[in-house]
Parts: sequence; structure tokens; C-alpha cells
Amino acid sequence: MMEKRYDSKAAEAKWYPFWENNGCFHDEPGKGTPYSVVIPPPNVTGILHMGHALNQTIQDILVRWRRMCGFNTLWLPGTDHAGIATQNVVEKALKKEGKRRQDLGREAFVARVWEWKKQYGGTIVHQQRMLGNSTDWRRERFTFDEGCSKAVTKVFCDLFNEGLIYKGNYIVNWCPRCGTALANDEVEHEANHGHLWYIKYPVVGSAKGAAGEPYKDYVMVATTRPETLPGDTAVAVNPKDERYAHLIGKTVILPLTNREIPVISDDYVEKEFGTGIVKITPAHDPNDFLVGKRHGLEEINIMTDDGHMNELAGAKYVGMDRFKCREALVADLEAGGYLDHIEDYDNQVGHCYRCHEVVESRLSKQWFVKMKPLAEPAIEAVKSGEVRFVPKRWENIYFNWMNNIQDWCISRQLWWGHRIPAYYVRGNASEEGKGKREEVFVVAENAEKALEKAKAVTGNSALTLADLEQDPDVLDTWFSSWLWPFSTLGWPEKTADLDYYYPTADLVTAQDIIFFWVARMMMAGIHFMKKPPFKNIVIHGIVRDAQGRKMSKSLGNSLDPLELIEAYSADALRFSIALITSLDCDSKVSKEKFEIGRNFATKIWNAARFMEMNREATPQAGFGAARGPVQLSADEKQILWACDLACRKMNEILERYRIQDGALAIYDFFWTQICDWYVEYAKDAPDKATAFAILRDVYWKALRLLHPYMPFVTEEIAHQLGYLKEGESIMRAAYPTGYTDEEKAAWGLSQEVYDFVNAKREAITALRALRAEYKVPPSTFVKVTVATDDPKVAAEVDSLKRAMRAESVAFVPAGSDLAMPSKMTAFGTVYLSLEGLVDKAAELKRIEGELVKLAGFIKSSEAKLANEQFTAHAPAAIVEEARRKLAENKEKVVQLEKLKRLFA
RNA sequence: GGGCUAUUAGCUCAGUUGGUUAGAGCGCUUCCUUGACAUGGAAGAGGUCAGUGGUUCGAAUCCACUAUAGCCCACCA
Repeated sequence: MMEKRYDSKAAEAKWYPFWENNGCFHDEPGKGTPYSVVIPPPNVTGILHMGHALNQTIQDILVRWRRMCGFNTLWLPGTDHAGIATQNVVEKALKKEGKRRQDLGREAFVARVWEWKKQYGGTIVHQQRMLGNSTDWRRERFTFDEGCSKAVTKVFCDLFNEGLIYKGNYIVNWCPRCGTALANDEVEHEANHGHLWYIKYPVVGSAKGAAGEPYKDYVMVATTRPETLPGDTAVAVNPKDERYAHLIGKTVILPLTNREIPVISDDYVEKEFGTGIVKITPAHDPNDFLVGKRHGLEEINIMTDDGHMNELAGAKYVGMDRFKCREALVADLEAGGYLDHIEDYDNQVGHCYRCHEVVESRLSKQWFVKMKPLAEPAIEAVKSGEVRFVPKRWENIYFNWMNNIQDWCISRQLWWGHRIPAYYVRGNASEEGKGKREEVFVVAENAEKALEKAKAVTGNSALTLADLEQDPDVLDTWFSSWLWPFSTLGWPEKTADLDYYYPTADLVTAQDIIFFWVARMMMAGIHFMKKPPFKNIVIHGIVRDAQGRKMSKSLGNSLDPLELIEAYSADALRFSIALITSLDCDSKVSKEKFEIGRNFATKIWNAARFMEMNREATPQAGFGAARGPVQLSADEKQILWACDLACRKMNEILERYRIQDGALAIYDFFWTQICDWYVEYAKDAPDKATAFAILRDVYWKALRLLHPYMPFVTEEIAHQLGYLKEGESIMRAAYPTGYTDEEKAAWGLSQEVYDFVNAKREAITALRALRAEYKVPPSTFVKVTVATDDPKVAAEVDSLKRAMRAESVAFVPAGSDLAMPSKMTAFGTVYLSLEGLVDKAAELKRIEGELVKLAGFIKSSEAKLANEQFTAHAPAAIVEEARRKLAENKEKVVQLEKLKRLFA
């Protein structure tokens, strides 16, 4: 006996372990057509948020659907080691013990992070199970596990050997406190109320001026960062700026240093900003760095790793903190007469997302991947249509980024991550010049191989492992993620999984990591596997709150998927998310939205209970099994036709990734078609056995159609109603494709019958509306008349009677003229006998309103039909429809006029 | 500054290649605890489809411009 209420918690607790333990998520390579998807691996430090819920619900729907369609399916789960985030978490924990990572030393610290991972790293993986994800946990991977690490090392070595990885000077975001380079997304920009300092740079050869103004001729620059002045190696103007054309090529004196620097011209300079002259400091500003590269300028690094001035800043400032130096330097400029004036100025300043220190742009030695050669085939793969973006418009964004791609800085000054497989030969790494290192290094997959290479390179066969020192840096976390679609399948080994499941089919992700992740996976996949890693890139929106703001911890507007599951069930969460998901735009969610999913689960549960109560009247063999010709009523034919439509529609919709349309379609079929109409019909069907056999069959199809959206409740009901035997799962039941032509013919299904029944429902609705309009109490039986010449309509007398609580249903010829309230329908005009129940004044008012409305329509409709252009150009069916509507409404007017006289 | 997207009912959104009197859910109003379901049922109100112009016999749909909002990229030294 089914419980009165659906117990979602019990079902979830029961079915997830059942699926997992019985291998329902697991296929072996071999038979059938593969359908594989890799999950975007969440950070191992992460906890499940709405973004995951959305992303994974979409994937699970696609995967479950394909699996039921008979594909050999793999949805591969895993987590990302998330270098900086994870290291940060553990450092915080250490801090509570009053320790820093340096106190432990590298090895002990990394061991400590692994320890943390072991203990807490399973959190999100556990939470993903709560969602109902049908990921193959037997193939779960971690970007820092042994296999993925091997792949990372091999990729680094291969790219290095191909000349695509190099070590070079580059300007990076640098946190002086953390002592590491930061990726662009690790820098948080904040509004800053600062100043613009206007500084005069004397032109060489100009005459001395009056007292307090040492030179007559000078150029004036404006800067927000005067302390970087000692690093200037040029000043620049815009080449189109006539004011300064005469200066280009001249030389100016850098104040306080007496160094001479050139005046150059570059498009980068904005004429309107400041004075239109900018100082160029290649070692301390990313734009200046690029300008410096274009003009071959010297790069002078005037700061130390921890944000203090070094000897190149000038003897006076050595060792000074960068902000202290700013004050000192400005004071000196003023004293020397170089400072013209200061303005207030608001700009954005970058801060370290971890410690909030002001980020420094800094020249440093980092490892880079040359991206251009990798990008070209990846562009081509999308251009040729081999890989498709869904929706298509994301292609432009992809192309735009790929065409302007910059080299990728892959080194990070962290301890947690894949260590760079470069080995320096000690003794050859000598200090030379100021802060510059001349290095001899080799790149190899392990220390032993590195030693052999080092011997060859140096010609010193006496070298030992002790003479080698591995690069202390680790790789950017994305350097392992970009291999995810093949490293997780066993690459570089030649495994059966890799052979069978690569390339994957769909990649589902949000727009925010198209560049970081998707584009790079494309490049890596094509380069190392010779095939793009997926065929379709499905991009969905971001989950926002009811006000359209991004969900974030600091705003406190996040919804917790786990709380929603607790309150509404996993199925409700999934269904509601699917229902509000549009691939084209972001989704706004609020708690109330999840009631839709919960209510839907309740609805189908109650429909199941209804069926169970009628189990005895229902042939358990099922309707579909009895294939012979049968005599079916119109309503029975209608639901079978509707079911066939729903099956076809769902498959088409999912083929096109229209997750939301699918949710709407199955919702409507289940609720409106089955529950609102067919179940009501079945209660009083003339042939109950047939009616219930059909209900049983249609319901089973509907359950399976719904399963990818609501896996738990569908599984539970499938067992409760005996559609499945113990040990079976709806997950492996066939996804319905509709009825065969033979079946449809045998049962006499057709569009005509379907339309006929829908017309009947329209008539019933019209009569209910009349009842409501005239405030006929529900308990009152009424007299109904239908004007029609269709004998099929007359045959429906019984079902009409029941549906509208009619005392009698009479039929009169079409066009009959009755003095009763009526509505026209495709079924015929329906009349309701009121027998003195009416408030005449109110009714008159209503009729007047109705007539005005109709007159408007008739006028425009007649004009349209009188237009020869319309009748000539529009499709015949459209014109015909317009004529029919016009006639219908004219008839309506006649009826209303009559009623008006009656009530007057 | 460059690009993208949106603007349809009070709210959240559908609306397939232009073609019925523009739809759904929530909310609201009225009625209904009749044996699956009040997490429900029936009915109803509510929209000049952001604005202007254009193309067309016909525009929510195509084009241009404008307004508003949001996102991305580049960012002013």
C-alpha cells in the first residue's frame, strides 16, 4: 500500500546507494555507441552551491536520457586540487596553531595538505550524491592523483621539447606579502581614492630657469605611482598628438636620478588623459611593459620580492617600503622643484584575494606556454563545425579570445600543486649582475632522467642527483584541468577507456570558464589526442538571486542546495532548476520556485495512488502488450495520441539541449493531459478495464519520460506500481519513443480524434465558465443544449453529462436559435439553461462589454480579408482560419444580441 | 572605449524558419474539503510585447536608431 505522502528522504536514502552499488552508473567500454561526459571538476575545497546544482542537473538529465536510450554511457566525476585555494585553507588551519607553512617545511606542509584532502576533500563528492548525479564513481579522479600527475609531467616535457614552453621575464601580478604570482582572477579590484602627481621632466639641453624652476623646458607627466619613477626608461606621447610632435625623439632627464631617457610615441597613450604624456616603467606596469617590448626599452626592477625598494631605486631609498618611498620621493621632487601639482583621483587598485595586500605589477621569471600555435587548430575545429557551441553565439566570444591569445603564465610560487619538472644544475646557477640569474637547467620526467640530460648538457659526467635542484614552483591548477578529458581516461597510457570514450560528447559549463578551461581543453585535446575533446560545448547561464544579483557569500543571498533538498527533495530541486534554466540567459531563483518541483512530485505520487486503488480494475499485463485491434473511446485514443506526441517531443527537445522545454512538456503531459483530463475520464469510463490498462501504459511511459528530471520519485513509483521487479531500475528502462504506426492504426488513433476530444474539452470548459459566470452553485444540476450536426458529438452525451453535472444534454441542429446564454466552440455552440437563476442587470453589462470587444475584432478582421494582398500572399490555411473566425464571431454577436433582448 | 545579451501579465519566464483574438507557473479574485491529490480542483481578472522609424499584404518575431539593465573584454598612466 502506498503511503499517503511521498517520503522523498526515504526514497533518496534507498535508491542512491542501490544505483551506485548495482553499477547503474557504470558501463564498460565495448558494446553500443558511447556517450561520455566529463564533469567540470569542482574545487576539492568546495561545497556544493547553486551553480553546481544547475550545471550538474543539466548534465545528469542528458546522461540519464542517453543511458535510457541505450547509449554506452560514462559521466566521469572528480575534483580539482585547486592549488591556491587549498593551500590557503590549510595555511589558515596552521595559523590557528600559530604556525606558518615555512615552519613545517615544504615536504611536511604538502603532506599536511594531503592529510586535509583525505579528511575533508570528500565533502563535495558526498554532496553531489545528494543531487542524484549518475556519475560513475568507480572512475572518480582527482587532478593531483598519480595518473593525472603523470599526464601533467609528460605534457610539460613534451611541450618544452617542442619549444612551446619557455621561461622568461614577464610582468605578473605579484603579492608582496604572499610572495607569489597571482592569476588575473586572483586579483580583486577595488575603488581607491588616490592622487595624480604632475611631475616635470626637464628636456636635455634646455636652459636653466629662474629660482625654484631649474629648467625652462620640460615635459610634464601625470602619474598615480610616483615611487616607480626610478624605474622609468622613457616618456611617451601619442603619435597623433600635435602638441607634442616636436618632442618625439628628444631626450629628457629623469628627476632625482639624472638619468637620460627618450621621448617615444605610442598608440597606447591617451591624448586626453592627464597631460597626454606618460612615464614608461616597463618593470612595474603591464602596459608599460608592452610598450617597452615594442620600443626595446630597458626593464629596471626597483623593488624586492616583498615590496621594498632595492638598490636600483637609488641609494637613498634602498630598503624602504614602497608606500613610504612614495612619500619620500614626492617630498624630494617637491624640494627639487619637479612637482607641479597634485590632483585627487579615483581609480581601481588590485588587491590580493587572499591577504588583501595591494598587488604589485612585477617583472619576474616565470614559465610560459606559447599559445598561438596551439590556438590555431582549436579555432579551426570550431570554424569547421567539428565542435559546436550551444548556443551558437558563444563562438564569437571564443574566436575573439583565441585570436588575441596571450602566452599563458603557468608557474605559481606555491607548494601545493604539480611541481615543475625542471632541474637546475647547482654551481652553474650563478649570480650575475644585479638580481639576474644565469641558469643551466634541464627538463625531464623525473630526477634520474634529468641527471642524464644534465650530464650531457654540461659535459660533466661526475654530476650526481645532489647537484640537481628541482624548480621550486608548481604549475597553475588549470595546467592539469586542461588535460581532464583524456588524463582521466588513462592518458598517456593506451587504455580501453581512452580508446572508447574519447572524444567525449558534450561539455556542459557556465560561461565564466570558457577561456580558463574550455578553450584550453580544446587546445590540449587537439594537440595531444589529435582530436577535439568534445563535440558540443553547452553553455548555460549563472544562477542569480531574485534581484538578479550574483549569489555570493558576502551578500548572504546564496541558496544552499542541500537546504533545498532537505526542504523540498532532490527531485524538486532538479525539476525546478530545469524549469527555470534557459541556455540563453542567467536564471533568477528564489526559494519559492522549488515548490513547483515539490508539488509536481506530489501530483504524480497522488496519481500513482489513484492507480493503486484501482489496481484490481487494471489488467496488469499492460495495454501496450495487447497489440490486437481494439475498440477504443475517443478519450482513450486522445491520451494515446497525446502520449505519442509527448514521447517524440521529449526526444527532440533533449536532442536540442532544450532542458527547460522538456520540463514544461512533461509537466503539461503529466498534469494536464493525464491528471486533469484522463484520470477524470477513467473514473467513469464505460470500459474500465481498457481505460485503466491504457492509463497504466501511458503512466509508465510518462514516468520514464520524467525520470532524467526526477530520478528518485520515478524510481520509487515504478517499483510501487509494479512496473519493475525487485533488483531492476528505471535508470536502465528504455526511454519511450512513442507508439509504432501499426499500433496507431490498430487503435484507430489520428489527429482528427485528438482534435475532436480537445474540442469536447473546450466545450466542457466553456460550459463550466458559463456556470461560473452565472454563479450556478456546484450542487445544482443544469440543462445543457449543444447545437451541432455532428453525430460523433451526440455520441458523447454521457461524458458531457458527467463533466458538467448536467441534468440533461440535448442536441439541436447547428445554427439553431435558442434564447439561452451560449459559447461557441469547435465542438458546436453550447447553451446553458438558467431557468431564472440570473442577475439580469449584471448580465446585460457583461454582454455590452463582450459586444464592444467583438465589434473591434470583426472590424479589423473584415479589413484584413478585404485586403487582396493578404488573400493573395498568406497561406491558404491562414486565410481560411481568418474567415472561419470572422464567421464565428459574427454568429456570436447574433447570439449576444438575442440574449440582450431577453434580459432587457 | 570595443563586444555580447536582454527588455513580453504584479513577479519569473516561454513564444521554434514573420501568419489564429500573444502563452505557462507563481501571485491575485471568486467558488469548491464530490473517495488520487488543498503541495489540490474549477473559473476569472491582468499585456498598445521598452520607444521611434523602416521592410512586408502581415512584425513580439527581420533591419536601423534610441532608452534602460546586465555581462564580458580592454582598461585612463
